[in-house]
Amino acid sequence: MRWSQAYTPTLRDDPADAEAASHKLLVRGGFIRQLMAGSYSLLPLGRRVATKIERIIREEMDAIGGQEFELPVVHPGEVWKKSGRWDNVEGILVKFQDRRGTDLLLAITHEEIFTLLATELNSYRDLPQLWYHLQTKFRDEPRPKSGLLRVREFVMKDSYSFDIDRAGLDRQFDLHNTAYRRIFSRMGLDAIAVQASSGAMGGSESVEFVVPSTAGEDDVAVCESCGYAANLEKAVARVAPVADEPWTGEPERFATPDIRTIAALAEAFPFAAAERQIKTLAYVAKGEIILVLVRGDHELMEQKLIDGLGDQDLRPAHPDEIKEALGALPGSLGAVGLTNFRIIADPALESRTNMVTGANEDDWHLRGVDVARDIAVDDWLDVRRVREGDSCPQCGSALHVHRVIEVGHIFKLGTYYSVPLGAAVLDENGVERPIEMGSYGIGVGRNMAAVIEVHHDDRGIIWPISLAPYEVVITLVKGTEASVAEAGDALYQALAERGIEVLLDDRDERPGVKFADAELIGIPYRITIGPRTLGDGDVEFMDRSSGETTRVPVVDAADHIAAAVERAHAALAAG
RNA sequence: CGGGACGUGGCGCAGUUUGGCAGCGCGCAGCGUUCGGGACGCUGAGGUCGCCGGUUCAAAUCCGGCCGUCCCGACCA
Repeated sequence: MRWSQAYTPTLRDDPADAEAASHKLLVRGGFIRQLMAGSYSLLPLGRRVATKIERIIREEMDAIGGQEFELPVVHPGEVWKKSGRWDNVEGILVKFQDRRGTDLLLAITHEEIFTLLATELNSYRDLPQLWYHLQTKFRDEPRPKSGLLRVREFVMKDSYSFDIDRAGLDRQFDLHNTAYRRIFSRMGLDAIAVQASSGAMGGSESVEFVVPSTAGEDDVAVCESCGYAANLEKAVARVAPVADEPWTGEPERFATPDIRTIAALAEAFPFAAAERQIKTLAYVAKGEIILVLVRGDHELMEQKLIDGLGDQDLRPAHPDEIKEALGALPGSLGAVGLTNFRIIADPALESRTNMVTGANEDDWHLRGVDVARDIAVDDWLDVRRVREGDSCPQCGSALHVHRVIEVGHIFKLGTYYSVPLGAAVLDENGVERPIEMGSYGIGVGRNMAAVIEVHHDDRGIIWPISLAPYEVVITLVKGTEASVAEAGDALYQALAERGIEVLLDDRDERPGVKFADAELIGIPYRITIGPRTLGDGDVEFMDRSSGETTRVPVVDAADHIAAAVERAHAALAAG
């Protein structure tokens, strides 16, 4: 492609409100333009990158036996009513009606429709199956973030596995695990697999693939000794025991005027160090107030509570609800002696004695609380948010907490969808059994952004060769001189014949502009052809990632470049 | 959903407090000088000031409503 004919609208100014590096560079480099909140047009450069991501995904899905489909984006509401998601999925699901008044929706994923197709499977002999497609999803996210990291409309590869039993599902899950590792590796991402919460998808087990980046929105805990890794929504840790001071007798009330926080209480009373306090949180689940107890210096991880209760419908109680139910406002709450509320407690409180907690009367607290004796705990549930430096649950080493971008997620769904939608087959004994399903997703645009977050510098994007919109750019300096133009054309032809994707920068621009643009859009290799070296029969060869420049004789240039491109591809393919 | 900001040529913004000719930078077009790291001069094109209504002799500016976008707190590829 001649650059003079390519549409590459690079910008000099940074886009407004661009806190993510990938967003800034994708916009400035002419890869994407925003249409509305959380919705972006892909420009030619962006489309080329997306195509390459999709190609890698297809190759790796096909390699584990995947078969590509293409399912619609608009679905009948009826099928989603059968699966339950028409009513269960709140907010992000866009529902509407056609002219006949039929309920329709925009797909947020495609479990229902793939499962519907799977109802045509009749025999265990038809299994296993692995089906996938690359298709648009629309999720009406309340707050899309700038850039491709978090949008409302996006293309995702989603695949679905169908097996006769758990063992088959486990096998397909493992196959995806390896395929995903290869996909990320080929895109130049060092993704790590972590245990995750299944959230609203249903199903039993899920693994997230994440890439460390400050632009991310998730946190994971990782143990470098034994390899334990989990999203903080799921992670657990060993909590060191606390030696309690002795206390005999009943809890004792003491006045704590205007003290509303754990920290203030700890500061005011030497016996009320944060780890000796019980933090009492009030939530509303299914319309009922429940109390959640964690150690004073610990934080509640809401998702762990949701998963533990098996109830998506959970929210913090409002102050007026709390006042009415408990007789006090947050800051003076406690669970001592209460039996009319469900009480959930974190195991870090188990068998603790001589604790401090609120007295359910504003400005009063209790000391000398014995958890086992004084609090009627209904359920012990690990709901504590893991912190940097906590002890690994497996080996006891220090856990590290990292901010990450979630680039892929794989779920074991089991029969969550196959049962309500009637996808079942006869087994070898002629007994009908629901199909065991898994679902597996990778977002194309989010991965594009994640790659940039990891691979950029102050000049722009540094694409891995596998994703670069072009592999090589030939920059003509003084392209009006016949010798330069001819050398450029000849090299362009030679590279094209070797199957290399080349952009020939024949624009009538000053060299500085051309260099800056090539670096901004991140083309891995640049050949500079100009009078300065052409007189000696040389061109310059520059590696975008290292910045190294070498002189190469014109006659060897095509071979030299082709070899470098091939080496770069091979290095990524090898992982 | 709760809270906060913004909306003015293609892009980034000033002007709004105190109503009075719609401006700046980048980009764009023409001419000239330049030309190996984002050049310079001259000339020029381009705007229903988000939308609707109100106040006023006069509204980008004041008032009301609506829409949109962004940011901070709970969800996901």
